[in-house]
Amino acid sequence: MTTPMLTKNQSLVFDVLTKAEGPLSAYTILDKLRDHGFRAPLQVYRALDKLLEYGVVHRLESINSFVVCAHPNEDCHSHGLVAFAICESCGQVIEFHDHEVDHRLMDWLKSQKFKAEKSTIEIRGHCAGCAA
Amino acid sequence: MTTPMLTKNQSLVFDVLTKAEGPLSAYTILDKLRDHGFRAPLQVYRALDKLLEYGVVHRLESINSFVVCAHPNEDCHSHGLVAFAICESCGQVIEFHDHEVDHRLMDWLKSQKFKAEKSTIEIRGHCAGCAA
DNA sequence: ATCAATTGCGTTATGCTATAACGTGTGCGA
DNA sequence: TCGCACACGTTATAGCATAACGCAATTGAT
Repeated sequence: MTTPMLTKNQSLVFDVLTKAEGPLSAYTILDKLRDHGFRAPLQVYRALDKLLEYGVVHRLESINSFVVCAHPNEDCHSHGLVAFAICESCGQVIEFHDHEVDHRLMDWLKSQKFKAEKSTIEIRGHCAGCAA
Repeated sequence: MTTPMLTKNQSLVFDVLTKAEGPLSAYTILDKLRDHGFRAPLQVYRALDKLLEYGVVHRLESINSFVVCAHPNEDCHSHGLVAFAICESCGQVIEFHDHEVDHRLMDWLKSQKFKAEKSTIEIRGHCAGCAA
């Protein structure tokens, strides 16, 4: 999917996420955008839906938050499964991809005749800096 | 971890989940237990916390639901990462484990000096029966 | 040109998910 | 018997997400 021009709201949400150090919840984004006229959660969620669809933002299911894709120039929908390591101390997220894991999971799913559509791989723990 | 005797509430919640065809949300469990005296969400969540701790129940982050472990006689905490295939049509869940995926992810995390604590691997899509 | 369909937007209201904070009772070991 | 840990019950609240309405702008086919 090629990313179309972002609308005003989409840009605002995307900018907030880009400037953030780590993942943000929808309501945190909302608060950061009140000065720009945002009043309701739906304004955020609608923008996020599109950004997710375009593949420029990821949703972290285990912490109900959103983060910009770490591979700005590629299409995240194309490079298979995405995995995240989420630090529970500092909140930082490391995004990575592994074709082996990818294949292995896909093979298994195929053996079960399961048609995969969306995937979530999230590891929570402590990053190098925080584990000390 | 060996699973201690379950308390009354824990048993009730566990039974409901065991009899269910698929994953249930905490509030669905609550509704099913109103006849048994349950009145508040906390009664469910507290029981679930323990059942999760004992490893006899899994939490599905991507659908905010809970399901009994598919391997009643083993200790789910011991056989590494757990992955789930969740059918978005019928709601059924297939639980599986793969040491290769396991190792691969762990190696990567190790290379990043990331200390993993909890993991979530969930694939949503359509099962063999529903994909038709 | 016009009409219909689509898309984005704003607002209000609501529903679902999860936990905080308080108090009670019970069992058990020091 | 005192203190502690644990399960439990209740009320209240916090946090996450969407339904349903209406309006405006855009597009594109007739």
